[in-house]
Amino acid sequence: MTTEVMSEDVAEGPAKPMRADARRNYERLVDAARRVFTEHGGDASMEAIAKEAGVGVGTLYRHFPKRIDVVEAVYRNDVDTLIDAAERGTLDLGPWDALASWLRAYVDYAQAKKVFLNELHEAFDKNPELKLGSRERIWAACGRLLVRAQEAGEARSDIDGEDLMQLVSPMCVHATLDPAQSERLLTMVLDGLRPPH
Amino acid sequence: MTTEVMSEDVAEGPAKPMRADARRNYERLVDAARRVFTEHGGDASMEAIAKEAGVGVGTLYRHFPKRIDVVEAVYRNDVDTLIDAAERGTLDLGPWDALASWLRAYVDYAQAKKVFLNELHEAFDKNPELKLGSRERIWAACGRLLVRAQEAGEARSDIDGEDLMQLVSPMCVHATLDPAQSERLLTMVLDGLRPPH
Amino acid sequence: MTTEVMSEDVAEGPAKPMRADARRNYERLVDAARRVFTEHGGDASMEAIAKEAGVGVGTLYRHFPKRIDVVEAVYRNDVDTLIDAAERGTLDLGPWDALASWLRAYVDYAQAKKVFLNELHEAFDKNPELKLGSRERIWAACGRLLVRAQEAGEARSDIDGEDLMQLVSPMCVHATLDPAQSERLLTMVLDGLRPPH
Amino acid sequence: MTTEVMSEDVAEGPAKPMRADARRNYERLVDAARRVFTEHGGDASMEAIAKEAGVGVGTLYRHFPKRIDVVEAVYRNDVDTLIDAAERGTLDLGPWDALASWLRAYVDYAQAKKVFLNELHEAFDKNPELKLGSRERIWAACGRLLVRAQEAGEARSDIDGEDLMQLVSPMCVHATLDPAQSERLLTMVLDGLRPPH
DNA sequence: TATGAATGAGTGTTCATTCAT
DNA sequence: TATGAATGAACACTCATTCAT
Repeated sequence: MTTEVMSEDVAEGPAKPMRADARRNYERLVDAARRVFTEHGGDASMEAIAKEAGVGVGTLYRHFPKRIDVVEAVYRNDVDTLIDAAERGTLDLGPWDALASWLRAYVDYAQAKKVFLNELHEAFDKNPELKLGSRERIWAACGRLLVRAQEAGEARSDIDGEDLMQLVSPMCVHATLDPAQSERLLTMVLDGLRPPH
Repeated sequence: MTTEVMSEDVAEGPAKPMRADARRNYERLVDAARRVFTEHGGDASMEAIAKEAGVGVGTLYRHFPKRIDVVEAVYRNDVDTLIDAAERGTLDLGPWDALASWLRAYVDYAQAKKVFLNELHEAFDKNPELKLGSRERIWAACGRLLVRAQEAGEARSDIDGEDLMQLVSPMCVHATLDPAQSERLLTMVLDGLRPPH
Repeated sequence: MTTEVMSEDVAEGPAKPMRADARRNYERLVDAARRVFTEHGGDASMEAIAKEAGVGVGTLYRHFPKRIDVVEAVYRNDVDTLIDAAERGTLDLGPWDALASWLRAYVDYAQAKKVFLNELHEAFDKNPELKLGSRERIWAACGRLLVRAQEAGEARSDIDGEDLMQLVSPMCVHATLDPAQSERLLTMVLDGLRPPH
Repeated sequence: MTTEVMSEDVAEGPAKPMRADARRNYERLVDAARRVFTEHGGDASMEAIAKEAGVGVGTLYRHFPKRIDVVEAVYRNDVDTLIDAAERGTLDLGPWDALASWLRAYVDYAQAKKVFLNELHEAFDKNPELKLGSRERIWAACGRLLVRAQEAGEARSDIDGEDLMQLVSPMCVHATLDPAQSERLLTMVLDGLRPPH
């Protein structure tokens, strides 16, 4: 499990484990923010987010001193979820299905990012590690799934996780991508990924 | 020439062809807006745009009653310029060079769009024709250049304009694209576009 | 007449003379701000000032981009008024009366300053000229009135304007000064200022 | 010893003399508040004060239900310290030195008041006794020291404690007083206080 | 009892839009 | 007609105060 509330505390230490109500609100806020961003765009107001979470703005600000911190938290949480999905897939599914279903999850993740791209760039500028680290984690997760499929003889071997991501990622960022189309494209990619013959 | 100031008047008719000074102001405003968007992002203020154009806000509002209209005008103007470039290329360059140079222009156009993607989506929502019509015009322009190159035997024939655009367009939207990288990718695409042998 | 709306434009030049309505509002705002500061203290809100002036906050901000600029404008205006009073007194009153009445005006001015002392210090920090320049102008005005009285043989000669200000000014800043008391003290000072015999 | 924690309980009675740890916290809070006011101005936040004292805001509010109560406590404590200094001086120093050193302490006290003058006025408004009572206590302390010096023949006799305070106090409130200058002025006052011849 | 999380009214400030000049 | 002054809703953010833990 990678999902770790306040995962930005890289060097964890004792760090007094958030009070129960605070943690509940933290999660509630991240979820609310994602919903509001999705619904009203990445420039939604702090008030709107707090209201969606059913708390006062003050609470929102206690957890996220600056607006950009909310964006970062939503993004981190999305990435965590994606990585978790890869690990859960490894446990529950066969090598090929795990890879295929994770790629679908990735497409959703990438689509979700688009609604607050502007804000995300700001967050990246402020904290370059966020971008680099996340990309690396995602590529690694993809790599693990791919290698597993390759070792099972279910995926062609002349490609690695980074190549695959370089192919799928830009495809997702395409502004005018509807779900049906992305599914068609993904299917094509998956077909191409089968070992020859 | 496709450039048509105030081209949103779909049903053209006589439509009084705008006084010379008014037209000059209109163009000045669109150019200023593009500059300001590029420099300060898609959420630049109306004041900033008016100041850049050297006029009062009032004048800006005479031409564009709502902020979103400025965004739309800049976008339309970008598209017009792109279409014009295709037509000019047909006159001045050989079939292959015209295609290649237009694709480079397309990359620039696509990059420029990114700074006001949010605003553009709004404009698309408000006026779906804008999106569809522009896409169609661009695909058509691409198609004409491609067919011409194919008929001259300078491009492979198993691809059409829409395919080519579907390939190049997502590539451009990719967030982390620097000019050198986009040039490398474009070169690769152009190589792949040559007829086999 | 020293009172000059927007007197901070030291190098005047043509500088396009404020539109009539704008100038009216400028003066209205400075007066309103003084009233509100007097009534509610130096930390009164911008909304309160705008409302007192009968305009929207936006208007207040057009004239004074930062809160501190309001404080500065009120102060500059107070100083201007004080200097004007000195000049008017010279025209209308005998040497001694002019001096005495101006000192009374000074006491009022100093008392008025006290309600926004904190804010004024901020303004001084930001713009040291404000403090130095104002002090100099006041001392000079005092000096002119004193010299005139001395030349008329109505004031003792072993004191100059700066001395007099150094005496009266701290007296005024005293936190717990009520009008009656300040009048008693000022009378004492004036008595001491008469030429011996 | 005049220092009386929670001295606002004018009618003392039994009044349960506060548990040792509570009293320790109380003092800690007052000291912290003074430090924070000095450092960050009289409008420092309650959070800042609590943090400086190393306690939670809750604790701060247990002792001081309203923000203004903190201001009042700091002020009362300052006055108490000043009165104590007078009494300690009487025990440890000769009549003249006790007076001189206490006046220096008074200057420090007065300077300290300036950082939260606004807040203090509020406290005075809410509780006029605070102002009057404190002034009286200070004048009395000054009077006792002065009388002792006069009886020892070390100070002129045509002046009383109130006169002396009326002279020194305004001098201190003067906004632009640096320590060196205040020392010069105080020296002058002390010289003038020596008996003639 | 001490803590610090939650609250929400209030602040300074911005900016799309309207309207007097 | 062009100008830029006026408007006020909206925003990010703060902080005194209350209340669950």
